[in-house]
Amino acid sequence: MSGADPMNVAELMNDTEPMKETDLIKDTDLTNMADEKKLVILTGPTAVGKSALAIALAKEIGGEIISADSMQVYRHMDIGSAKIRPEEMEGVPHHLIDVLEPTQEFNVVIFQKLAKAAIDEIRSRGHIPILAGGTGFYIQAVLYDIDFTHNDEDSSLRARLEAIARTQGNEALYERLKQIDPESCETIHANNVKRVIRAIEFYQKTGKKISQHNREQHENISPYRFAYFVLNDDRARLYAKIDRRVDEMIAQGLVTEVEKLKAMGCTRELVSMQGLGYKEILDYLNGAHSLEEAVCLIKRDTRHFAKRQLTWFRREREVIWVDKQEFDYDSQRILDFMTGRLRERNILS
RNA sequence: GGAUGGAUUCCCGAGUGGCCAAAGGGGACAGACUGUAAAUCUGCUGCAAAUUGCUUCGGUGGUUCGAAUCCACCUCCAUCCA
Repeated sequence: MSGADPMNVAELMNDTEPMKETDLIKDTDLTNMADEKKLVILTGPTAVGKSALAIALAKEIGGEIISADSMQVYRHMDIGSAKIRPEEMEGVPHHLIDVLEPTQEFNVVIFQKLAKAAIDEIRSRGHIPILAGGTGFYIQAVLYDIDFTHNDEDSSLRARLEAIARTQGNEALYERLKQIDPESCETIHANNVKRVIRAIEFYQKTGKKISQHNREQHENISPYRFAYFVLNDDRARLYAKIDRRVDEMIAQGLVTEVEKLKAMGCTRELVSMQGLGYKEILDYLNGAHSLEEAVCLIKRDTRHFAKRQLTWFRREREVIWVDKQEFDYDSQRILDFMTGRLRERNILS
């Protein structure tokens, strides 16, 4: 059932080789940063047109693309994840696409590890890495080299905590967190069970409070000389584009794609099957609702997702907004603007 | 032409005399997020200002101290009978 060479995730997880000290820049002398690693980030809400722009940019600056996308890593998930087809890549190398089977787990930690490896590889070729994709959390993890303190997955602990929330209520679980890390309770809502569990789990596993850990990590200085572009468009236009794209996905055979995944044994519990378009079609195939309803849900949820992405990017430091309407939707003008910024930052000479 | 049911804030929908700017849901908008992130969660939604004022519940007019709620007529919609 699985492919010939499914990546061994466990191996990845156990690769705990500590970060080299030289990876950290002391940020003392800006003129002394010739050695600093270059990184271009291109992100934006879903369906704005990141992929095509990333390729154009890569060709212009001699770059290679690292996908920062939580769904395009999976093989057999092409239509619903709006994955770029090989023939569309125009010879630009793409990394972190099609590297996992849908049954495999994926998360920020794995992504960070793979992305860092790809960055080094691209750099060794003398090319510029372009981190392109819509998963803001993943981008942040790489850009600020967030330390995800190693701790074993303990599904029994999670299951236990989940059971408490289920049987005794969210507040009961929340009380436990209050006991060990009251500061976290100020930012985590009691109903956000997933995050309450993670906070408790973090404390159990590391003996540290996650609130403190987060505060420390928030002060990280990026080890990269970077430019963080966020491509954006008028909201109404973006939403219309999303709706249209979902219709296209259906026309291209999204249902068949999900049927195949289902036949492969994919169920809703998998990380991969939580992707937009996949969970809804899976529900449709399981008789939860009609195809028409599924399509409406995908459209709505994708719009919601785009909004959440925008909220995320607004909060990020040092982003360069690229509003398509300000460039009259002229991709050459957008490219010129971007390369100009890259020169300003000495990423491009 | 007749009979009945209905018209509620962006949408669906509750409300049948004061406790109603009006339940609930959806959408829209805003936010959180540091190992599930295309996930998970939160806030807000008539208008303007400190606890207040103003305009809303198809339209007009009435009853009443007081109406989304009662009455009359009108308009539109649905179903049924001609």
